Amino acid sequence: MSWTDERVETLKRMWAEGQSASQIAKELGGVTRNAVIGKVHRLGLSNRVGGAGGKEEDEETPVAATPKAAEPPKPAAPAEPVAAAPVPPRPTPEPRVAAERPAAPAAPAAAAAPASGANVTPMPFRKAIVPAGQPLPPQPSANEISPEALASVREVEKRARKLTLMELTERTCKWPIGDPATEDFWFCGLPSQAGKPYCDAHVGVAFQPMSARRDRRR
DNA sequence: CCCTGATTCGC
DNA sequence: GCGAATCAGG
Repeated sequence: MSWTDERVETLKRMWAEGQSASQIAKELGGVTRNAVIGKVHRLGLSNRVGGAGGKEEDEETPVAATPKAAEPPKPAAPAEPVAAAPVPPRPTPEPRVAAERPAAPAAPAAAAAPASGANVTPMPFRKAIVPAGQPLPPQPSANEISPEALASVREVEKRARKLTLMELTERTCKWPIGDPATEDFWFCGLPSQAGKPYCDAHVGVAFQPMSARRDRRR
């Protein structure tokens, strides 16, 4: 396999989307992740911004540093985009998907099924069907989850790989997103932590230590 | 062990 | 230019 224009385009696109080298390699086929990484470097598009996969850190590494683009008129930039309002409505930044609804015979689906215009489902559905062996559709419901965790989840769900049931593996996050009764349903799919069924962000909201409620004595 | 990207270096 | 092997890390 050689790096045709088309393949390079795919590489650039996926890399920009934050896909990992191995995911890209898998998509392209015929190459290993090493090949992808090597190409990425040769293309000079090394460090990305939207860090996903593997080392995600909640810090905006000032990696920007484009050797040009000086910024004269910029007094201060103290704006903190993270951890603020509980649920700021966000227009889906990725205009992809959403345009593939078969012939849904009058689907009122008012409550759920936002996907194309509203923010993505904030919580997994109660009826969510989870792969055998992995029950527990988490219900943080009345629980109090830290704003950080929620923010993290929303962030992650925007970047979900949107896998189908069959695409899940031992190491992909199995957190359901959307309404299983509609087409707007998929699984997070991001790398899950060893042994756990969910990715870091979802583990954060899935396994609550029964926080607020003080445990009774025993 | 699973995974991530970064680098090296023979081809 | 390419990418396997290796390195460094979570």
